[in-house]
Amino acid sequence: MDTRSRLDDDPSFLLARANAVSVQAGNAALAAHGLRVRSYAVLALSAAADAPTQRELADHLRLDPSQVVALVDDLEARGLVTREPDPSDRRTRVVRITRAGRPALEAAERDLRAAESPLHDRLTPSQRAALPGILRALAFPVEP
Amino acid sequence: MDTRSRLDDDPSFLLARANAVSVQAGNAALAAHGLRVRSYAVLALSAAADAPTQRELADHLRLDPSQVVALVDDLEARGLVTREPDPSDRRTRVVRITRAGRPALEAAERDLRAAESPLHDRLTPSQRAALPGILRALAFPVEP
DNA sequence: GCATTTCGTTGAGAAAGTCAATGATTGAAT
DNA sequence: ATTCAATCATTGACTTTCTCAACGAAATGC
Repeated sequence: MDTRSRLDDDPSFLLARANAVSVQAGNAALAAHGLRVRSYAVLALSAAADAPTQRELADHLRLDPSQVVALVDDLEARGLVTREPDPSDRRTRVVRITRAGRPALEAAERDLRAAESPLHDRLTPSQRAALPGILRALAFPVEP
Repeated sequence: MDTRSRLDDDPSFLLARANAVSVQAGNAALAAHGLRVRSYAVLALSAAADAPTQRELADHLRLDPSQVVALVDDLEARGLVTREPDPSDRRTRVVRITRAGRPALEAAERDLRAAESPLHDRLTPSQRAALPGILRALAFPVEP
């Protein structure tokens, strides 16, 4: 019969396990900054030139809007982001990184990259080059 | 500044989002079989020629042993797998798929593949060929 | 104007992840 | 041989994450 499990050839299973490895390493690296991969992602997106609304954060991170509320609550309470009213649409709240949030983001980013690189070092250069394109196709199935 | 977020170039974020897409599609496809991606993975591994112990399931799926207990409890209650004693080590319990479990696994596998294929169809042939090797390197950082 | 939709928020519950402790059993070290 | 430490499955508690329904405020469509 099959001595090796078919599951080991299933991209979805491999994807899930690779993500579990990545998330665990990421959370460990971010713990020193009081962040997790989720809150880090929100903080990173809020640093964009055109700051996102909570709805845009939810869509981009594939989170429920109620999850974004909790994440922004936490970051706002720590002074890392602000909720700004949008003059053009008073329903929405724009989440923007604060002056204090920037250095926190950069420090977290450094530690995060340091934790990720040993994982990616196991890839060949061509694999490393192909990875982002592949993942983008899988992560955004219907054109963001 | 950067009009496009740096997060969109972060393989870890893309991995997380791609996994979220995959898990959601997988769970939707498996719902008709009363399974989720987790329980499906346990069922699939228990179909191997040499049935795994619960510890081996936990290691392979990167789950806490207590999670495996609950998953096997459920599958066993539904008659899809059995817990067999291992004569060579009476501490361990070997999880083996049952005669009733096999057709259930195969039916679930068909629906799961059908749900995954449209996602993978977005990849070029060379990307599709490269994906398993890349994910294996990321999913098993220290040689399974 | 009026109905419908969207946004953020609250709240509740299911699913998943994490950790400590325990009894039974094994393997190792004398 | 007998103790000692380690392993396995299990239970239980706790946190985090996911999912869904409802609601007030505001925008959009007609």
